[in-house]
Amino acid sequence: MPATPRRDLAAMIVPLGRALTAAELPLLHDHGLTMWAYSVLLRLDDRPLRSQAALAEAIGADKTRIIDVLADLEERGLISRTSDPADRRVRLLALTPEGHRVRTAAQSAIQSREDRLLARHLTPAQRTTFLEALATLSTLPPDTLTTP
Amino acid sequence: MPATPRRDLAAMIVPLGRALTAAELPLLHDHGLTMWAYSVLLRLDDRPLRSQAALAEAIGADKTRIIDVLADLEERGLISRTSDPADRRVRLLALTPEGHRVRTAAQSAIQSREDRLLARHLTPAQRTTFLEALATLSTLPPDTLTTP
DNA sequence: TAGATCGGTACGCATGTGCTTATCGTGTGC
DNA sequence: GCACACGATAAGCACATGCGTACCGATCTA
Repeated sequence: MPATPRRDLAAMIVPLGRALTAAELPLLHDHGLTMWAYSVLLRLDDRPLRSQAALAEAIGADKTRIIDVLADLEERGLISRTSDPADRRVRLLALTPEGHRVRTAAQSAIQSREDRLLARHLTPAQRTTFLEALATLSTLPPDTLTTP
Repeated sequence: MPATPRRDLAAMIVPLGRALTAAELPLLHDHGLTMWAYSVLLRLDDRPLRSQAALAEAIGADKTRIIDVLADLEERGLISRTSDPADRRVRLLALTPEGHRVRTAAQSAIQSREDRLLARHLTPAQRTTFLEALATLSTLPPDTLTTP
């Protein structure tokens, strides 16, 4: 039985992810965002969040480390951080209109570039299926990958 | 024009890569390999390499940091490191038969798990197209992504 | 009411990695 | 033949990140 002829999934995906991330960085900085700040804006766009620890967990960050990021975003008026009246220990996190505007602008720039990339190298059918499959795989519960 | 409804490519790919990597780690350790050691074995399988700096660059590692990895692999008989007779400054790097055996065993374990994952969550057609597109994108020259 | 718990914050430690410099043996060009 | 360039190696600095601890204020519970 010959060795499998294809490269490992991770060996293809991880460098691709790195390259895409590297390509994103200048676009983010154009909008005054770091990667962590952008992650925060993306996450809060879905819906406001109760508690910063939940946010950290959702974006895979360290809860003691996003504090500065949140403080900075709040200072710049991109997010609001208010104490929950029901339990004043927790902070309610939400995008401000300005935060929403910045997030949309940054994401448009990024996705435009991505769309151009895909259009240039994949057929429309490939592109559709690829995005479909990617969406499927990237939304699997974490333990699906680690325990089978 | 509404905001694009899909997630960023990088936002899907990077966490997926992380998850796949995390799932690989225990398998690698079963074969006595670290991720860096495995990267080395994979790269050397293609063809032997002249110079360690070239290897480091090929696998995206720091050239001053793979030295210990290579020394360990050599000590365990998985790779050979000989001085090039034509230029004794450079080291010729190659897999030993034992190194090839270990590499094959580790990769089989990893790809079996990957195949099971894909089979479970994608249709055969999706799977084929996905791997095709992934192979295409992951072999693009680096500047294709960073400069368009 | 007192003690336990919880979210947020700050701080220190360890680690992994990149980047720089220095050294040594080897090669090459003047 | 000699100065310089180059590959491999070692050692140090810098930074980002993860992890643990400690503290504070607010809340819950016995």
